Amino acid sequence: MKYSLRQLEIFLAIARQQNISRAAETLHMSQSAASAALQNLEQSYNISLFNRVGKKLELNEVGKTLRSKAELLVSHAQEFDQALQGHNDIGHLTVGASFTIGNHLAVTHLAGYLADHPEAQVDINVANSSDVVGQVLNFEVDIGMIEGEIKHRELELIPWREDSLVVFCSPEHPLAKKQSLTDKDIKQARWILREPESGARQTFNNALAGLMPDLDVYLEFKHNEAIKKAVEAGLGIGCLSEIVLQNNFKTGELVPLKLPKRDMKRTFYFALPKKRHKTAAIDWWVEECNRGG
Amino acid sequence: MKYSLRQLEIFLAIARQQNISRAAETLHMSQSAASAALQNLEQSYNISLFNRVGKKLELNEVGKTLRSKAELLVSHAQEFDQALQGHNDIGHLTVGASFTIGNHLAVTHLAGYLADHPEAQVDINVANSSDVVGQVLNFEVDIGMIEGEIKHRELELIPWREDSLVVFCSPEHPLAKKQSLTDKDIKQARWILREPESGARQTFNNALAGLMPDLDVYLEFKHNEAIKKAVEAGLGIGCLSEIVLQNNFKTGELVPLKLPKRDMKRTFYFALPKKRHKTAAIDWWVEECNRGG
DNA sequence: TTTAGATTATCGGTTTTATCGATAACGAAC
DNA sequence: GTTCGTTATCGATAAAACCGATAATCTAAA
Repeated sequence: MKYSLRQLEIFLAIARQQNISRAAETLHMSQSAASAALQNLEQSYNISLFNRVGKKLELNEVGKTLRSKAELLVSHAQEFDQALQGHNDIGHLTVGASFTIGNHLAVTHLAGYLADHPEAQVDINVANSSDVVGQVLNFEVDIGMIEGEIKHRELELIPWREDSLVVFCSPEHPLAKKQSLTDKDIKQARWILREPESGARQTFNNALAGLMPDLDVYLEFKHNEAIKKAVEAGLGIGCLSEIVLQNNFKTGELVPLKLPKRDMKRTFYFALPKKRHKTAAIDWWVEECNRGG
Repeated sequence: MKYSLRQLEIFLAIARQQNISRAAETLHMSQSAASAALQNLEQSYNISLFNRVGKKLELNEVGKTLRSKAELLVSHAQEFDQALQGHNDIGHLTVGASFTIGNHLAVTHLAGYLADHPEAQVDINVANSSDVVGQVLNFEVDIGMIEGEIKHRELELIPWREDSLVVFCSPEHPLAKKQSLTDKDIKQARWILREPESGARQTFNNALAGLMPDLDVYLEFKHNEAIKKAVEAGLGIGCLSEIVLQNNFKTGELVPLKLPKRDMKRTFYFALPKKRHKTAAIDWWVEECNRGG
């Protein structure tokens, strides 16, 4: 065995950052040491892991293959470290979640999770769905929670729960009195929506596929709160997950609108790297999220 | 991560040998270094792995738990080492096999295995079934091939193939002319058998359960060949697996005897440590052995 | 009880390895 | 060409792994 776990950690950090200097920072070591460690690993086995194309460090084919194996091994090694430390598994976890899920669902489940594993340290990293997938594939988070169905060779999607988008407006809005919206209403309304990359917007686009070209998309925001505020101010009508709207409907600040025959259902997924080692913590998290709540 | 793979290797060697000095030998290092490494590991995590009862080093409860995890981890690490070396898996393997299986079946399968994996280095370690189980549980062999059904909490048995024991004598023996043996014949005969610990003998005992007290067990040997020679010389009649006798029946040196209503069937098993990491090599071996042959 | 044999722990010293800071080399962008 | 950001290299230092010798400890036989 001509390598050390330390070398693998360094290799993986470099693979993640695609940059030796920054990798060294995350490991709290000097750049020269990181560089030397990587060279050492490569020389011991007479292989090269990266394409040094000028500035950029990119994993080559060999590197890609070895990286996922190394990630697996280091993950095992860390689990063993925990076993050595007595606590069989404390439950440390890093979750990547899309905006909607992260801010509304993940936080409530976090409470339940921490109740079961008081020692655990959980990071919830909120970003849009496609960034979350990136983090998952780059091993920056242990598990992702996303909205869209994103296909990727290295990604495993586990269906979690159903969700529905709801169209809504302020109580003062002219449409607020209507039982349900006609296609004409839809075309005439001013829409305030999430950005096109978001999961919610993609579901919206699919549901209104035929009408899309005629829609008046008045404003686009990256955050649900901004959309709610804008709609509340009467700037237009919005469409968001029922999850983020429930409270506002209850208090009457906002009112739901019905769109007959438009299916706005979608599925939330867990996203894991294929053949990732499943930590106990990961299992616990999935279990917690599947608990009625 | 306050441990190194090297420390784990040393820990595992010591666990296997129950003796630091001998463990150091197998690792080609000094006794003092091995001792220091173990102490280091224990001190870094403030745990003790062994009961130092005078001379004997015995794994304590913590040690036992950690050992199997460490064995798993090191096994992974070695696989990764192979991946680094380019050959995704050469197929190195250490097989523990009982006498009968090892000398007759394993060697023929070895040929097939090596044909598929020319780079592989395979050790076949022949011992009696219970010793093989010990080796498996002690991680001294990657996979065991045994005859008896041995139960153990940490052992996984995978049925492999059926086998039958056959009673036989020399062509000159008085019984050679009989179509089949009566209970009287069985009691009057001089038996030449394997030792009581052997798988063959245990099957024999079971089959003749009622008659055992009345049997005349004239000679016991640990090796099939010795029994065949003795029977050939007319010293008595024997009972061995059909596998080791086929050739002798063909040439007429020995002749089979029929025992009506006595079931001498048994099953051969693969034996693995439960939750052992299944190397590609292990899978290949099992596959090879299941091939028609 | 003493003693011989075997085993483990400890000590000082040597070699190897990891890491650092400084600096050189390199490529990209202006 | 100059500058900026990045990686490789160099000499030096601190940490560690390891060795041989020796002391301490235990077992079992005399």
